Amino acid sequence: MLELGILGLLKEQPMHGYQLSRELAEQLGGMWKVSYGSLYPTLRRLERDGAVEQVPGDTAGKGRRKLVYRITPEGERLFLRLLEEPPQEGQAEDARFRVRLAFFRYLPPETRIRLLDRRRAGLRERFDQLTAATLAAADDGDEYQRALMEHGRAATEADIAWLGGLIQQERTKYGITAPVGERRRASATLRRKERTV
Amino acid sequence: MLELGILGLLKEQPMHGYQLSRELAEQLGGMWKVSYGSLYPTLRRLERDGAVEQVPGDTAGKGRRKLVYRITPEGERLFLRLLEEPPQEGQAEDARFRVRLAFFRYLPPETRIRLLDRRRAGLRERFDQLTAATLAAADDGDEYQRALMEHGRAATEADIAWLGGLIQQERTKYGITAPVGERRRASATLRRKERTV
DNA sequence: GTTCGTTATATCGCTCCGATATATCAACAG
DNA sequence: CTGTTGATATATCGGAGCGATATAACGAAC
Repeated sequence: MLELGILGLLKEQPMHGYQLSRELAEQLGGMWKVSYGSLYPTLRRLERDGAVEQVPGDTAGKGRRKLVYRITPEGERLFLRLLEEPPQEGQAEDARFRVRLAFFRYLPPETRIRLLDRRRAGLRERFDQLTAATLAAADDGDEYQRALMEHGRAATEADIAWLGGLIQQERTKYGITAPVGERRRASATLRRKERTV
Repeated sequence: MLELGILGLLKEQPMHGYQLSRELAEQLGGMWKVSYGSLYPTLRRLERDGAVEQVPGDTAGKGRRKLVYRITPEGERLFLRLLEEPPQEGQAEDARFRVRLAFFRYLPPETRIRLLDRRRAGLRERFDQLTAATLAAADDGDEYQRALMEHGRAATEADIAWLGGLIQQERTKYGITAPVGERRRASATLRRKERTV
């Protein structure tokens, strides 16, 4: 994930580590502050793999040493690969998707829609799971467990709706029609919930 | 965090590792699926530190081996310490707080309110930061960066309101009056946002 | 009876974090 | 002029958690 962020920034202009950490925090609205303990080793790794290289810069003798890196053609390929990489279940994916979104401009509209859709499908699964958990906790959970589930459920629902808006916006802008299977999908569990609660 | 979850479950009844992983996923509504690569080493660590111990159980010769653990008095103390531990900035705290909530019933109402309040203060800081980032992105960010900020901002706002509800509920239930400083707090950045947008 | 899914423990390599160390430089105070 | 502070900049350490994988015992289904 950090590789994606670094490459995405270097795609715009060469930078050094410290600058990368600030830019990353800014692009993500402060939702992710990269640790130096991740950043510098990752830069090394990317350099080792030929995805970035140091700019031979004029650092000779001058001021404070700065190791400026730039992306290589190999790095460009890696960047696109990471951007489309299949999601990997779990809460790590939430952060990953945010980083992806920050660099969505580098993808063609069809791919963007595909990724948004894939993400939405994942959230719908989580929503169903949370709905089941909410119903289960209604019986034997305590007050805070119920609050936890219901809040998670509401937040996930909001995320799904948000993605729907982004998809719609993308489609109208590029005149792409929705696939036939795409009508207002309601999960079995959701329907049950709406009926019983 | 995993330590907290394990101890919280063992507080109710002795369990073995596999059972812990299922229970944890269930109590958190599937929002957190514990990896075995974390679980078993953590159990070992807790045992080494004297926070849990194996139940000498009747596993002798019988069926499939199960290593059943129970919490010790030392573990009980650790549990309460972890439950109140100061938050540590960053997205890891989101998950931590969820785990804490799942075991909030073990805390007295005043402490619960204090922790909820502390969490809300942290989210308000993030909200201010996101508001600033939103304004900055309105100028030079692309479409998706703006969407990212605004969504993060909305989600954080919803979380803050949710916490407010929980605090209110706790106060009315136990008849605790709100401190004097506690009126509808609006941050400087929020007020600016409301005026200009 | 064998194959498959679930239960159960364990380990490996990896990513990332938080704390910390160590410099350089600018700005400002005394 | 000197000293201190704060921002810039790179680096490393130990630890937490993950995902994949190995292993094995058991139940049930075929």
